[in-house]
Amino acid sequence: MDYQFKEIEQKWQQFWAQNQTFKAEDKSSKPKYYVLDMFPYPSGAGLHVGHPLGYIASDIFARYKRLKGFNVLHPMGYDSFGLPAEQYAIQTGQHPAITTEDNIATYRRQLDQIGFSFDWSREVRTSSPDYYKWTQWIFMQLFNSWYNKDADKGQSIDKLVAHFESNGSAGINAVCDDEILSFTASEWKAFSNQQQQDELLKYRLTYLRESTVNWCPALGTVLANDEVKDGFSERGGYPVEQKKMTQWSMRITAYAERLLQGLDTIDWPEPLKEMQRNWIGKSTGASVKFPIDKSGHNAALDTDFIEVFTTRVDTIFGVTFLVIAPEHELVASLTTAGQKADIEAYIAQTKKKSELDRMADAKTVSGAFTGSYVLNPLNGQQIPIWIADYVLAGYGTGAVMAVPSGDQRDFLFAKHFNLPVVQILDIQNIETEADPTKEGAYVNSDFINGLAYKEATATVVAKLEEINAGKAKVNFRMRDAIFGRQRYWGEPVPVYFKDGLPYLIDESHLPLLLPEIDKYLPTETGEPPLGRAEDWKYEGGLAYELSTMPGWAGSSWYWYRYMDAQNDKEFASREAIEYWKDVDLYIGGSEHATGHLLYSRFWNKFLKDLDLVVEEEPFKKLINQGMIQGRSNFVYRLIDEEGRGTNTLVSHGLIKQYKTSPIHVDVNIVENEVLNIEKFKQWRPEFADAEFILEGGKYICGVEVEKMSKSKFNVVNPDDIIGRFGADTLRMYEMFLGPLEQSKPWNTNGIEGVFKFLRKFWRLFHNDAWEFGVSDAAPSKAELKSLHKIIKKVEEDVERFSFNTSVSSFMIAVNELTDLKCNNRAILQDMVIILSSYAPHICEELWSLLGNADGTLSYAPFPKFNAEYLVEDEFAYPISINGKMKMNLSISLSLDVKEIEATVLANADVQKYLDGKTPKKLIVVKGRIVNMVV
RNA sequence: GCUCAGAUGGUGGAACUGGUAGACACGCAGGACUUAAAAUCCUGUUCCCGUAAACGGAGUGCGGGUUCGAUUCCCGCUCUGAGUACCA
Repeated sequence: MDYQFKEIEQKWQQFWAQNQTFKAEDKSSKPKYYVLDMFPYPSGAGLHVGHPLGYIASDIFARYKRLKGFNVLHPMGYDSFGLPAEQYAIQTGQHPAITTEDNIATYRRQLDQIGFSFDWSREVRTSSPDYYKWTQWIFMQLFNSWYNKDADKGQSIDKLVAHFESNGSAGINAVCDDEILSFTASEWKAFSNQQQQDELLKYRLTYLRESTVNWCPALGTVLANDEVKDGFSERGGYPVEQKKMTQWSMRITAYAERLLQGLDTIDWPEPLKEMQRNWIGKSTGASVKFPIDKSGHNAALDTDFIEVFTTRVDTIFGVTFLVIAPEHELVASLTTAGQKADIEAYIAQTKKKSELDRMADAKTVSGAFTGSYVLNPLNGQQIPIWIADYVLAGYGTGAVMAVPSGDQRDFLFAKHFNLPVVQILDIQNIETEADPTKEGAYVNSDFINGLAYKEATATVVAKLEEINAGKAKVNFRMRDAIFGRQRYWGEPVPVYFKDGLPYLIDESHLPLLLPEIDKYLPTETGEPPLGRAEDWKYEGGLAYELSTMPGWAGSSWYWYRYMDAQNDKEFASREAIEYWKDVDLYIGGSEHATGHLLYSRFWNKFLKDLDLVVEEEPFKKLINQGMIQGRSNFVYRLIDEEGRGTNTLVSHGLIKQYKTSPIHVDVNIVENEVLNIEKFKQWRPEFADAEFILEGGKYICGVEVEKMSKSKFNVVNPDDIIGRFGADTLRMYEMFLGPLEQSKPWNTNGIEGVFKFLRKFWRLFHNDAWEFGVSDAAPSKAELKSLHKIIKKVEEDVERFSFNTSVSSFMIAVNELTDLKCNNRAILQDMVIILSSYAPHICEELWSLLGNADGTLSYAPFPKFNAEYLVEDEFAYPISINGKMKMNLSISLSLDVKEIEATVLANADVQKYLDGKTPKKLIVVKGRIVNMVV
C-alpha cells in the first residue's frame, strides 16, 4: 500500500494512549533523564504553528534518550490560571473554569495529533485545586520563613522567634524591611502578640507592604515589573500608572546574590543569562550620608541627612549638587518657602508625563531647586539640593550625588542650571562633556590628592566609615516581587486577617478553594472580585485575603509536581525528588527570561534551603527555541488615474509599471508565492469578479515578514498541515526549517520535499506494486556504509540539538539506499529505529510490518555505530594551487606524506597545471588536502 | 546609547577542531510517461565571459590583517534582529 499517513498516525496515536507507552517509571535501574517543555497557557486561539517547534525538538530528544536506555520523564500540563479566561468571563459571564476546560480540550487534541511522547498520567493544571493546594502550601512556607544572612539561607521563622526570645534583636543579620525595631529579649516577651506579629512580618519571605505598584486601571490589577513594557501592560497594551497600595511581596532580593552566582553553574544561552544579570543589576559602590544643612531654614526636619548610593565614591570631592527624585519623601520638607512654587510646578509637570514621554525626553534637561542644602561629609562644603526626574525613586535611595565632571547627565544638568563643574583628576578633559575616566591622579580632592583610583576609593570609604557617614555597599536593581493581583482567576492566598494583621489558615484547611461569585468584577467599594463571595470567611468570621496570586505562582514549582503528580500528602515525595532531582533539558521561549525563569530559580533555592528539594538550580540545560514569525502575502490592487482602487490586481513582478496598493491575502491560498486564483475569488465576495494582470500565466504574490496575527491573514494552523501531509511531515519540516534557536518566518514552501522523503522511505520497504517485502540477504558494504554514516550523524546532531542537519542527512541516506535498491531487513530495521524519534508514526508502522512486537520500538536499542564500515582505502584529494582547488586525485590512504607528494608530482594532470614550474612549497594534510605554492 | 545575536545562490539553509563553499530541500528550466492534466521519474541550476562543452575569472555584508590555505581566527566599519534603557 502507498504511504497512508492518516490511518497510520491515528492508529499509533491510539495505541500509545491505550498502552501508556510513554509512562515514565518511578523506580528504575536506568539512568534518569528529565526533558521539560514550558507548559502553555491554554488560550482560546489554540495552538499555532510556532508553539510546537520547541515541543517537537524536546520530543525528538526524549524519544532519542529512551532509545539510548534512559528512563525519560517527559510530561506536559497547563498553566491554566490567567487573564484571558477571566476577561472572557467578564464579557460573557461564563465561568473561567469552563472556558479553561474547553481550551485545554482543544490543546490536548492538537498536541495528540502531533504524536508527542508525553506521559499524560502526570498532567498538571495550575488551576486545579489538587495542584494549587501545593502552591498555597509553598506560600505558607515562605510566610513562615526569613532570610538569615549569616547562614546565607532561608530558615524557619521559629528560629528567629527563638533568637528574639533569648537574645532580642541583637545579633540578627537578616534580609528585612528598613524600619525594624531594636529590642531586648525581655522587651520582646513583653510585646503583645499583635506587636510581635507586626515585627515578624518585616522579616518574612512573603510579607505585606505598602509600596508603589504598577497599577493597570483597564485590567483592574497590579502588574509585576516584567509584565510592564514601556509603560503599557504586556498583555493587552493598556496604560499603566504608579499607585501606592498594600500588597503581598516576595523577598526575592534576599536571593539576589545567589541568583546571580548560580548563573555561572548552569548551561543556558549566554544572552538569557545576560538578561538575568541585567535584571538583578548588581553594582558595587558605597552609600554616603550627606548631613542636611539646617542652619538657615526648615529646622523642623526630623531627618538629619540624605543618603545616596554611588559607584564612584572616589569622586566625592567633585560633588557640586545633590539630586533627589521628585517622589522622594523629603521633597516637601526640604522645599523652602521661596522655592515652593517652582518645586510644585515641576512635580505637577513630571506627574503629567507618562513613562514613555520621560524616555523620549531623555535629552532634555529639567529640574528644580528645593532651596535647601546638604554638607559634604568630608569637607563640610555646602551643596544645593535639586529635584529632577532623571533620578528614579525606585533605585538606590532615590537620591544621587551629582559629579558633573565625571557623569554626563550631571554635566548637562550643571551646564543647564549654571552649577559649578569641578575637575577631580589631573588628566580629565571636561571642556565639552563629562569624562568618566578612572585614570590619572586626583586633584581638588583634599586628602586623596595625588592618589590613584583604587587607593583613593579605599581611602574615602575608610574615612566615611570612621566618621560614620557611609560605608561600602552592594546595590541591586532588582526589587522585591509583588505577589498579588486584584483578580478572580488565580490561586487564593491562604491568609486571613485578625486585627489588621495577616495569619495563615491552618494547613488542614488546604486547599483554600476559589469561591463562586456572581460577577467577575471588582466590588462597588473597589475591592477585588473575591470580595463578592458570600459567606466567605475563615472559621466563621475572619476576613480572607481578597487578592489572588499572580500568574507566575503556579509555574514557579511545577516541574516538581510532574515527578509525583498524584501525591495528595506532599507536593512531591522525597523519594521522587531524590530520583528525578532536576530538569536535564528545558526548552522554551526567551520571553520568560526575567519572569518565570527567575522566579522559578528563586523558589527552587528557597525550597532547597528548607531541604525540601535537592538541587540548587532547577534547570541544568536550557534552550530557547526561536520565535516563529509570520510571513504575509500580498496582492496589489491597481489604482486608476483618479486615485481610486479598482478590482484589477497586478502580479508582484509588474507592480513597478503600475500604480498599486498592497492588500494582505490569506497565506493559506498561496503556494510558493503563486496565488490560487479560484480560491482567491471565493475568499471574499468583493474579489469574486476580480481581474488579474498576470506574469507567465501566474499571479505572483509579494512577501513580507511580520508578526503572526489574524489581521494579517498569515496564521498557519498545524491542524491544516497535518490534514494535508500528516504529523510526521510536520515534525520533520519544523526541524528542517533551520537551527532550533534561530527565529524564522513560518514558510510552507518546501514542505513537500519532506513529505516526498517520507514516501521514499516507505517505498524502500515496498515493491513497485506497493507490496511490503524485505530481503534477508547479508547487507552489502555500501549499504552498511550508508547506515553507519547516518547512525553517527544522528547521534552527533541530536546531542548538540542540531535537528535540521539530521533531517538533511536522513534524506541523503534514503537517497543512497534508493540508488542501491536496498530492501535489506537488517539495514532497514536499524533505519526505522534511528528515524523513529523524528517520524514516530511511520516508523511504528514499518516496525510492525517488519514483524516486531507492537510498541517495542520506543524502547528498542539505538543501533551501535561501527567505524569499520566507514573506513576507506582511497581518498579523492583536492589538489589546490595557491589555495584554489583545481582537481581531485584519488590516492591510497595507506601512503605516507612523502609518497603522496611523489604521486601528486608524478601525475600528468598536475604537471599540466604546474606548467613546467616547480612548486615552491607542497603542503600535504593526510586524508584532507594537497596544496601547492607556485 | 549600551549588551547580545546574526549577515552565505532566486528561497530555507549546510560546511562541527582553519582544509574541495553552496550539502539537503524548495523554486525555476528542460526532458520522459500521458490524448491532456495532476502525480511520478530523469537532467541542469552561485555569478560573469562563451552558441555549447572544455577552459578561464569572480565569489560567503564591506575594508584590512594573520596563514601554504579563512564562511571559520584577529582589527575596523555597515546593516538587520533581539533585549535593555536616565541604574547614580
